[in-house]
Formats: sequence, C-alpha cells, structure tokens
Amino acid sequence: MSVDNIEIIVDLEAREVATGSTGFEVFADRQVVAMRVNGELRDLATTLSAGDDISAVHITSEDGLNILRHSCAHVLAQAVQSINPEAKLGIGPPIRDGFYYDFDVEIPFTPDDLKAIEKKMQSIIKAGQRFKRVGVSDAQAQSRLSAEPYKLELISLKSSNGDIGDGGAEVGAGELSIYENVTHPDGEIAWFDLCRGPHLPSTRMIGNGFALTRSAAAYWRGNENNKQLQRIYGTAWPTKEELQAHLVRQEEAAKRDHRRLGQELDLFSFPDEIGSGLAVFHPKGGIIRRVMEDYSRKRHEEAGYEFVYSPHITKSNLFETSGHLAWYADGMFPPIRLDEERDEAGLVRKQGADYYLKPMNCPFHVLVYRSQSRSYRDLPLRMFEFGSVYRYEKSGVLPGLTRARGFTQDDAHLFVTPEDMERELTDVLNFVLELLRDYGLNDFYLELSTREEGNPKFVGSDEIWDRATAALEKVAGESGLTLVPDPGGAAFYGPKISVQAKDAIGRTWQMSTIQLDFNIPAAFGIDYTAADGSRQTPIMIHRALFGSIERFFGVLTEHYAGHFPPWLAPVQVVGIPVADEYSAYLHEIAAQLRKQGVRISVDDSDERMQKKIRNHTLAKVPFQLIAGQEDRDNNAVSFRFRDGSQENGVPRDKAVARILAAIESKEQV
RNA sequence: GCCGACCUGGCGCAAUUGGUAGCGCAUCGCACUUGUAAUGCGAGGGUUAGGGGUUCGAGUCCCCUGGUCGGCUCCA
Repeated sequence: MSVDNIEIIVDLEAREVATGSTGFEVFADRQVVAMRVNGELRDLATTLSAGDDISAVHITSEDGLNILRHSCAHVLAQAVQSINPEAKLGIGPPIRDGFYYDFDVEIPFTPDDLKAIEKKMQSIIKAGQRFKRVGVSDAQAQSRLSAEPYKLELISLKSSNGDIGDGGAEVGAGELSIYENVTHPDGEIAWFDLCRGPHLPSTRMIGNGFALTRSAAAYWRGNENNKQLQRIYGTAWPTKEELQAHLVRQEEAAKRDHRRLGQELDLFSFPDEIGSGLAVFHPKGGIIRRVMEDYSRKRHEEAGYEFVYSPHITKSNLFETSGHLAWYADGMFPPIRLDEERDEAGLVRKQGADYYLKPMNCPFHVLVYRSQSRSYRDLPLRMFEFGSVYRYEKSGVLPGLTRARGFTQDDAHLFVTPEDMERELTDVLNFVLELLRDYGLNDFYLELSTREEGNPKFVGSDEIWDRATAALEKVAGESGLTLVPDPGGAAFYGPKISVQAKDAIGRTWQMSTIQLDFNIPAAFGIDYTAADGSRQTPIMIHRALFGSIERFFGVLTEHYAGHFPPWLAPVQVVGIPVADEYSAYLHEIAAQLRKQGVRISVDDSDERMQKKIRNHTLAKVPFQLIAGQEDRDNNAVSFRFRDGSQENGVPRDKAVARILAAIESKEQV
C-alpha cells in the first residue's frame, strides 16, 4: 500500500483510496447523493479516514429521498427569504413524499405567493448552488443566526437538555453545523441555515421533480400555546416522471374519498341544518350499514354476547362516578340544565339536574351489571350494544364520517374474573380479527397503548396498571402480529390494544380497540360472589370492533373505492333489457333472485341500453344482467361485470347460482 | 379551538374593472325501441349559505354568524 493511500471498506468491499479522498472520488455514480460512514449519514464531501466503512446512498433509497426532500426544503426557505427577508425560519424537515418549512411572516402565504416562490426555487436549483457543511460551536451558531429567533431557541434547547423534539433535522446530537449555499462559479455564500444535514452535493440535483403543494398554519414546536407559524408543504422526487406519478396517485386517493363517494353514490350526507359532524344515511347507505350491523349482530350472538340498550342522555352523576366528566368535560356537549322547581310554600317540588348526552356507553352497562347480584357463575358476562354517543369534537377536526360528533359504537363490555381475563382477551382479539377479515380487511398490526409514568391523567395503582399491561402484551404477542408500542396513549382508566388495518392503497386506519379496565368497576363498586363466598371485583374489558360504525363505513368505502363487494352492495344486481320486450323476462329472473334475498332491480327506463350500462357502471353495481332475444330464447342471461368484461348466454340457473354464491362467500367481484 | 382558502338550481362548474345570474349532468314531458360506458327535441328549477353594511346598483367590496376544505392542536 502506498503511503499516500488509506484502506477503507466501500459497500462491504475493502478498497484503497488516496489519502484525503471524499465520497466524490469513491462514488462516480451521479445518482449517489450521500453516503453512510460507519453507519452515519454524511455528505459526499466528507473526507474519509483510514478504516472507514462506507456505503452509497442512492437518491432513490429512503435515505436518499429524505436528503433530496430536505435539501428542497432549504431551497424553499432560501426562496422565501430572498422574496421576503423579514421571514423568520422555523424548521424544515423531510416528511412522507415531501417536505415542509415553517416561517414566521406578517402576512400568511397566498396561492400566488407559492407560485412566485416556486419560480424562485427553480432559479436557485438551476444555478447549481453547492451545499457546504460548516461545523460550528454553540457560540458561533448563535452569532451567525442572531437574526433567527427560532433557530436560537433550538440551539439553547439543545445546549440545555439535548431534547429538541421536532427540531431533529436542524440540530443533531453532538456538534452543531450550518449549511451554506455556495453559488457557482463565484463561490459566494448565497444563504445558510442551521442544519445537521446531510444534503445533496448541489441544488441542481433537485431538478424539476418538485412542487409546492399547500400552505397552512402550524404551532411552533407543535404546541398550541405557542405562536402559529406559516408552513409551506411541498413534494419532491428524483424525476419529473415520479412527481407526475405521485400527483396521479394523489388524485386516485382523492377519488376514494368517502365524502365524495358518499355524495356520488347517494350514501349519506351532512346537512348544514343539523350541525357539523352529524350525518344522515340515505337509503343506499342505509342498506350497507344495516347489512354491516346485521352480520355483526349475528356473529356476536354466536360468540356469546348479550344485547343491551341504553338511553342517549343521563344525569351528570353517572359520568361523575365513572370519571369521564372530570377528564373529558371539554369533549362533551354542554349539559341540558333542568332548574329546580318550587311550590308556593318554597319547598322543592322538583330537584334541578344537569343531563348530558352520553359520550360513552360503559357506565350504562355497569348499571346493567349492577341490577342484580352476580356470581362467578355469571361470568364472563358479555354485553353488546350499538350505542350512539355524542362528543363535542373541535370544529376543525371533522373529516366526514371518520371523525364525527355523533356516531354509533359497536360497543361491548365484558365482565370477567381475574382467572378468566387472559383467555377472554385472547378470544376477543381473535374474534375481532376474524370479523374484520369478513368485512374485507386482512393486513393488520397491533398497537399497545400504555400510560406515561408520572402523568396524573392516569388513575389507579401502579400494580394494577402493570398487571393489565402485562396481560395485554402477552395476548398481543401470542397473536403473532407485529406489536408497536404507544407509550402514553392509554385511556385514563386502563391500557389498550388497538388493531391497525391497512387498506387497499396501503393507508393504515385504527380500527378495533380492546381496553382493560380495573378502575371503573371499582368506581361503581360492582362485585360478584366468588366460589369461596368472598366478594370480588370483576375486571372489565371495553371493546369496540368497528370503533364507530360511521367511521368503519367510511374506511370501507375508501378501501373498496365505492366498489362494495356484493354482500354489502346496496344494489347487487341490475337487469338491463336490450329492448322493452325483454323486460318481462328479466323481471321473472329478478323475482326469483329477490325471493332468495338478492337486492335486484330491473331498469325499465326510457334510456338507451348503452346509457343504462353507463349509469349502473357509475353506480358501481356488481352484476349487470343483460337479456335480449338470444338470451330469452335459450333461457339464459348475459353478465356484464364491473371491469367491463362480459359473459354471454349464461344459463339462467347457473347465473342465479353464481350471484348467490358471490353474496354468500362475501367475495369481492 | 387556531391559521388560510372557499360556499352560485339536486350534483359539478361559469359569470369582464360592481351593471338583466348562465352551462353540463340530473329531473319532468314528447318522440325513438335499441346487444355491452352518454338518442334527439322541449320544459321546469336559483332571494348566489344566513344576516347586516357600502353603493344609483352587490354573486362580485366590507362586517358578523353558520358550514365546507387544507393544515396545526386534540381524539375517552
């Protein structure tokens, strides 16, 4: 080995490079935008040392895309400050598919501002500015960024406790660094920012695969007590083609939006007259919902649940006892106040009271439990209710059915002995997963929400929490599904497992939750007589499968993009006669199917046949049955499927059997 | 709740600098009777979200309320 050379490992292979070499000398491929040196992400300009173990970071890799997007965020910030030098910098990290940057500006950005900023960004990108890393001490950073109050705050936070939360892209562990954007070819510093990096070698590599998407306000450091900054979001990709593909994907996702499909397919609406977050279901949505509910009822009945009913409002004492009023009063509709009434003598004739719309069903079920003395022989006791609840959600957080102010939980409460707890939890989890699969979801992982040490929100003793958490963890582990921890995410009365389901385009939705509760049974003082004659407190398991029927309905709508499988589809079959003359023949078939419970209609309208096909295709009807002379002659019928394919001359019996089988099996078609 | 944008027949959208509210789909009527995604002709339908203001005149400008959308925060 020459004295001028050092030995390093490049992508797992030993190699000799000249002393003083950087990533640029090692990686000739222009698609390599950074490197990992001994596991740490570094700029290509980093000088290598003997023994370094390095690997290439390709722009198309996850790390590479993050670097691209992060660099694009810098260009955005530079563009904003060149247009408005008064803008103060917040943070600007990469996010899924893109990036954002927060600015403190007098006047919020308008769509026209975004266009101008985007144009400015293009010129910075074309100019090919180099990203240059400069290591700095805290004092140097403070002096160079003296005009940037938010950056100064990040620096001081880092020096004080090292925990900077969202500012991780700006300030890493260890030494601070500043990235300078150096112009080409004259080498002037056009702009700089506090940043841990790494960055692309040059702005030119951003190319034309980026776009600014929207602006919105965001609280500084994610705290609503802090000032709101103006955030600009963008997306960035290695090529223009990938950007286009991303925009197309966005549009496809928008077409699945349940609010849009709910309108187009006439499923439900949110009339302004009722109030925000309160839906009405139209007949077609009503069919889907009823089928969902009916199937759920049937399965619950088979699994040993008993059905109970409870009212929508209650006097305040119920939620005082349960603890909900203490913790969630802000999230409840304000009380209906009944003043006390007095007679002429001034004696109280009717006591005053506050009535609340119920935000939860559990206290009612506890009262059902308490309506008689219970023995261990009664347990497990499984109570089920489609219970409508009302929560005063903040006005800015109501995206259609997925979060509403009035919704119906498929709520169950299981009262169990400590000995039965684990087995019951296992059964519940399996029951939930099996049912979700029946509705067409089959890609799951679990989340275990536990309490946060020392947070007074969580009631009950350490010992109880530890026991509950351990039980849930064990059961979750045995399911074989991935378990993701969610510290601090528990309800105030106990830890929970939630089932997260992935939909058809890979988005995850929180579905079912299973919560353990040792606290409410104690708060209400419910008990049972054990085999030895002693009085014991049962353990309560809260469980919602859909979570909310409305929400589940919305998720399924998006999952299926409105193409509900036949068993759920509001109209399962529509008959289309080639001419009026064949209408009677189709009505005959329809009557036969209807007798077997199939939802079928025959389109007798004046429209041309082609128009009918178009209409029912747009309505996403699973089966179109077309009949003309030929079909009638052969006692047959012709299928047209959702994908436009067709199968002609299918014998009537086979056609009927096929439709019934598709409904029965809950398959998608 | 906060920031911004938006709200025009059932739905989707137009309407110059403030000057008679239009179009497509849907609906209704008439004609057409058809073999796999839009037949033709005609008709009806709007106090421009609600309220207030500026103006000779407001869909358009200003204020208030409600709602929607995109974010932030929150979600038992």
